[in-house]
Amino acid sequence: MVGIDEVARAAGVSTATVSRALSGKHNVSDSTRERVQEAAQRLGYVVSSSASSLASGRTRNIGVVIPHLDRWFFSTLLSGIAEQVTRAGYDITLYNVTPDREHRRQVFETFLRRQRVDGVIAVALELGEHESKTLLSLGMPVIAIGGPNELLPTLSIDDVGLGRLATEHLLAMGHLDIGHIGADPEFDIDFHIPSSRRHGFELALRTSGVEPRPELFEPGDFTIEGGFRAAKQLLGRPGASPTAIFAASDEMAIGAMLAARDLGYRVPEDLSIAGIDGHELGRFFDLTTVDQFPAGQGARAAATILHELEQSAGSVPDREELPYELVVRGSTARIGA
Amino acid sequence: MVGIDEVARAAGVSTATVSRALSGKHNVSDSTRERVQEAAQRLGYVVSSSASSLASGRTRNIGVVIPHLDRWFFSTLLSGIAEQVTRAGYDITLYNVTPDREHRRQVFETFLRRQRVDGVIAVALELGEHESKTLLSLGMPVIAIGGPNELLPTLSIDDVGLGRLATEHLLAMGHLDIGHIGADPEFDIDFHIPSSRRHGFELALRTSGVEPRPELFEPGDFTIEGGFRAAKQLLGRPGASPTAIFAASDEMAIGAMLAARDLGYRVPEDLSIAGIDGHELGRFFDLTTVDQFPAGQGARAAATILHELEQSAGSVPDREELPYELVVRGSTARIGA
DNA sequence: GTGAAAGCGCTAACAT
DNA sequence: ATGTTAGCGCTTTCAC
Repeated sequence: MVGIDEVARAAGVSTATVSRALSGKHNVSDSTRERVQEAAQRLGYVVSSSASSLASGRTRNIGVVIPHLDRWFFSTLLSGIAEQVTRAGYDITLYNVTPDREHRRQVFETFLRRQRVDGVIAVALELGEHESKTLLSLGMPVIAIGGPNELLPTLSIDDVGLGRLATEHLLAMGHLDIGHIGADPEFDIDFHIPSSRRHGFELALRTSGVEPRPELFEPGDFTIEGGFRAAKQLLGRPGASPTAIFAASDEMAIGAMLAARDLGYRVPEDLSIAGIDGHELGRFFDLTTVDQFPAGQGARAAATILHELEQSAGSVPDREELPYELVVRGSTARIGA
Repeated sequence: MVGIDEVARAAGVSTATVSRALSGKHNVSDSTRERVQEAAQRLGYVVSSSASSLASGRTRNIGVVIPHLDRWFFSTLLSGIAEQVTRAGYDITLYNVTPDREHRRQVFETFLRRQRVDGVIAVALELGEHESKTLLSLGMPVIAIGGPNELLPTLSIDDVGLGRLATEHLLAMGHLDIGHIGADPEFDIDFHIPSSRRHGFELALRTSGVEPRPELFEPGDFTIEGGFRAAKQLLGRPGASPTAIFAASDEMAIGAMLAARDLGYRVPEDLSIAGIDGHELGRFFDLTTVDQFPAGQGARAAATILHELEQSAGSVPDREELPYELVVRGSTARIGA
């Protein structure tokens, strides 16, 4: 492994100058810089990140704490983060927290504190007070995407608003008997997003003078299969007979579309269906949805963290709201259309 | 940030002993180790990874080079890697290579050479000779998952065999007019897996004395939507009339099922459909597939790398074959059934 | 603009 | 079993 002194020797300068030249500092003459770069290039020199980090205190590495890697929403979001971060020449270190409490504790208490990263993005994690404080005490920029968090700078999405918007769309189409496929209460212990969406749903209904009916709710697990099962329950239940279904995720909405078709419902003639997310399959299934731009969420979080990192000055990031947008496609229509 | 000497002072030992005690070396008495651990715990001490790496030459970090994060196959595989690696107390650093050649070059020439990782897993990358040699010259364990590679230790899957197995299943069901949805030749420039599958398909056909017909092939882009479009083409083409379709991925196979249904075909009565991958949706769509256990591929690669890392001795990993398995479900049946 | 030299916070020989 | 000490390969004052 060729080191900095070899480059220094080759370029006829000191190691200090090599360091400055290569890291783009300004106190280097153009000619020297060129000579150094040429030498480094020729020798195949690349700085050792551990040595550089130890000396400088900066790692050029962002930690991403994420609960799932194999779900569309999360991997899309991660993809958005990766693109930004990479573009800035930073690496990403992944901390995949699982339901295993002990492992999760380790991530917060040990892994993140090893000084391996300059900043942390915590994705869609319901962070307890203790965990939030641990993150804060890291002494580095931290940003949480998702659920509201009193303690941390947050990029949050208005899940109540998301649920309300989808529901208002259905109401505007004349639907009054609207079914909802949402979170299993059990699922919700550690993850409040779904119940916020349900809350938005009920809010919209009540605002229109419609009382939510318990028999029009069915829990699902946020997969296509779960949506399929939930929709069959909902549609099959005597006395329920919704004219529209709002599912708390696009994957469940797609499952619901397939279930409806299976049962002989035409979508949207007999049944309107709307989801939430902006899933890539939504276009294919012609699904009306409220897009929350997951890749954009990741990109934005990354940009924010990177900005703080470059600012050396402790900027004030705080709470920002993420955008969302109703995308009306063919799965919803006026009642009786 | 509390350092090792603070812990040493608190525990009344030298820093060397703290280092040994905390990293589980054997030359420490139980009582000392306990005292050290207690002190570290109490002071909230966590070793600095850069300092530790610089001194020891080990980072406890695995680099994963991967072309997509937001495709099911890749994120599932990554998930498999993450689980193993995390369990062993290693971190993962992600290198998401994009089609951008310049960026890709950077990953190989710079990022991976920064000594940030102890080993590298390269996922489903068609690595050129130069890139392969760069990886080799890193002086650390490297393993490639996917396409065969002459130069690198590889966990490879027999894509020809995969294609043949799926096709043989259809042949065994009595089908002779089998359509194939495979890779766009353009897609294939940098990624030979799909054409290997096609090769297996044609091999199986010829072995059974059936000559492949060009009009029974249609390219697809490995998405549900792409499979849908391809199947419509295939099924609509005058004179083609396949009784079965083999798609080179489950996502395309699912698209094909939806297309078939759309066109009024009953699956499997009028048309059998088989895919490849073992996609999670396969169960839901009752799709016959050749499962290649992507999460298992990741786990196995990770285990191999970790094993080499612990072995200090330069073991001989080399070429290993990954398992695959035909999973017969409801989307295929005997012809005329 | 450039160089000398003092660390950054650990680990690993080598002693004891 | 434990302590002493010399680095690991850089970055960053501080001089010039």
